[in-house]
Amino acid sequence: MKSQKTRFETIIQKLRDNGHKITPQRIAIVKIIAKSIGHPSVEDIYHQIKIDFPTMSLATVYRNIVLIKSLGEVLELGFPDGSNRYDGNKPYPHPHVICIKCKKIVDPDLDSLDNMTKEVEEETNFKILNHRLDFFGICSNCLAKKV
Amino acid sequence: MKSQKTRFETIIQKLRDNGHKITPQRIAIVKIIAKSIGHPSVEDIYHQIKIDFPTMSLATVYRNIVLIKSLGEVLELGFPDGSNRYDGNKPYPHPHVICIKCKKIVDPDLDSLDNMTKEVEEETNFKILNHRLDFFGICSNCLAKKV
DNA sequence: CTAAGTGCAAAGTCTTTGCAGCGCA
DNA sequence: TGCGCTGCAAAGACTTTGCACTTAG
Repeated sequence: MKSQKTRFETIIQKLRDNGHKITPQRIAIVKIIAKSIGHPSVEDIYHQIKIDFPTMSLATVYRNIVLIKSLGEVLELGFPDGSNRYDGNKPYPHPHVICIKCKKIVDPDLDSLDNMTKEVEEETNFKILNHRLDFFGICSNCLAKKV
Repeated sequence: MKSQKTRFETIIQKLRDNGHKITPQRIAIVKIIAKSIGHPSVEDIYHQIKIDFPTMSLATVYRNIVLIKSLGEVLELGFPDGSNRYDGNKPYPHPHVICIKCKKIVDPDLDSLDNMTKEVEEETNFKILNHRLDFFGICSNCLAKKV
C-alpha cells in the first residue's frame, strides 16, 4: 500500500519548498483549506480559526489565500453576489453543485466534460486552458423540509 | 415571415408591463444591454453612454442593471477577480468561452449540456434550476499574435 | 399632478496595503 | 539573528443608499 500524502501535507510542503515560513496561523488556515468541508468562505475560515486563535486577523487569511492560490493549491469560486468560496481539497477545475437554500456545495462526478472541452476548441478555435462549471439548485434536504 | 421582437423591444416592453417608466437613461442602458456586444461591464456601459449623455451617473447604471436582472432579462457573469460582465442578448444560462488575454467573451453552441444536467440530478438528488459554464483560454487572434 | 427615476455624495462591503513589532528557520 | 509574517488600522475598489430635484405618464 503506497503512502499517500494528505492535502494538508502537500500544501505545507509546497509552502516550504517555495521558501515560506510555517507559522501557526498558516497551519491553521491550511488545515481548513485542505479539507474545504462545504467549501468555506474567507469569513468561515476566519471565524473558525478565531475560536482557538483569538488574535487571528482577517488580513492574514486573505494574504494566505492569495499565497496558496498563487501556488495553485486552492481553487477560488467567485459568485455574482461577490462572495467567494474556496476548495483546497480539489484545487483543479471541477463541477460544483450548489444549493441555493442552504449554500451547501457538493462535487458531482461527471465524465462528459473532457469531450465538451474538445467540442468547444473545435468550434471556437480557442486554446482552452481552464473551465468552470456550476449547477445551481435545491438539495434533497432542503427539498424535503420545504415549509 | 413572422415578425420577431428584438431584444431591445422585449426588455422595454417588460419594463413597461411592470410599471416602470421609460426614461432616456433607461433606453440608453437597455440599448447596450440588449446587444451585449462582447458582454460589457458596468464601466463599459457607463462610459459608452457618457459620450452622448454626460450627466449619466454610475448609480443609475447599477440601479437599472439590478432592475433588469430582477426581470430576468440580463445575465450577470461574475468573475473571481470581482469583475462583472452582462449579457442581455441571451439572458438564460449558456456556456461562455473567455479569452484570458483580450477578455473577449464568445458564446459557443453546445448540445451535450442537457444530458449533463440530468446526470447531475440523478447523481446528487438535487433539483437543478440553473447552471453556469465557462471555458477559459486563448482566442485564435491572440494565439496568432503571440509576441 | 405625482410617484418613479435621476444625480450626487455619502455610506457600505469586501479586500488590499503600510508599518511596526514578532517569531520561524 | 534576519527576513518574512502577523495584526492593526487605514486606504482602496466597487456597489448601494439617502435625499432633493426632475420628469414620464
